Amino acid sequence: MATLGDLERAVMDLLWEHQEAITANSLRDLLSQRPSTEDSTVESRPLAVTTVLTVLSRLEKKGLVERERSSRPHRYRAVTSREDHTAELMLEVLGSAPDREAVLARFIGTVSPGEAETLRKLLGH
Amino acid sequence: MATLGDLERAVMDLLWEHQEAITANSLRDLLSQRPSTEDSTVESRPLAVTTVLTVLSRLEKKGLVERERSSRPHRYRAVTSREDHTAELMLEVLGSAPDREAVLARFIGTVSPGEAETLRKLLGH
DNA sequence: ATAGAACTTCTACAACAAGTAGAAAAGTAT
DNA sequence: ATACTTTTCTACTTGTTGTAGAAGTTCTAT
Repeated sequence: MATLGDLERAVMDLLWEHQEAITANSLRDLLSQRPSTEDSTVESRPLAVTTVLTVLSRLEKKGLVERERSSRPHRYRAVTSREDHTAELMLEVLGSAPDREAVLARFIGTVSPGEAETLRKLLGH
Repeated sequence: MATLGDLERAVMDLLWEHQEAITANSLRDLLSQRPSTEDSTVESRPLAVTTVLTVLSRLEKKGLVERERSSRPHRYRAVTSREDHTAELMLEVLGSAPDREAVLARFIGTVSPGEAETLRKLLGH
């Protein structure tokens, strides 16, 4: 399902950081501060607003973003939190295969001790 | 990184089912039995072997497949097990964000009771 | 050793996703 | 009404994937 491109991802990251819905113009400004590829040598021209709007439309079509059409410069917000979205993606990757448990075993083996501790608590011993 | 197309995925699934390395021809045969979209009405022409070879080359480039160039019809095998691959993908999705624990919390909330039990055991006492 | 078969590599094209943005249309404010 | 802002439409470019023919290479059987 939802595999995001670099710009789409950058936009989602900004939306996730913002509790309130924000406009395409604000997003463009925020994006121009946040250099895409951490390449300090080049100061690239900021994106056109239409570019941001196109991306937002696509994200809306994908169900990741919704917009307030009521407020005049439309305002956009993420539909789900980053955590929920990531967790959903992980589930999607995990899938409904018969080897789910084996996958989980491998997965668990890689989390940090601190996280393992957290998980243990969450699972309620 | 590795987002696979439908055919690439189908090929990987077959390779994962096979312990031994197999040829492109065998794969083509297996693929023609396994209908891609479960659409029983249409009996589509089997793929050309070159198609399978192209896909295998791409999977090789992605590091998911390796081939025995020694045996004459080259034989292909998956580099990692499906479980390992899936677990890696999950980790990739989880990423190195600061909200990893929050994501894990959401994630854990969705696994089945049986799986939760398994996880509990895996995490130790 | 050689012709034909089998196999691999090269090249190519169509379809689609994603980055990018101008042109045109629609809404707003004075 | 008119100038300005915002949104939608349309479009081009690049990269990925499905698809496979053409060309090149390597066997194999005689």
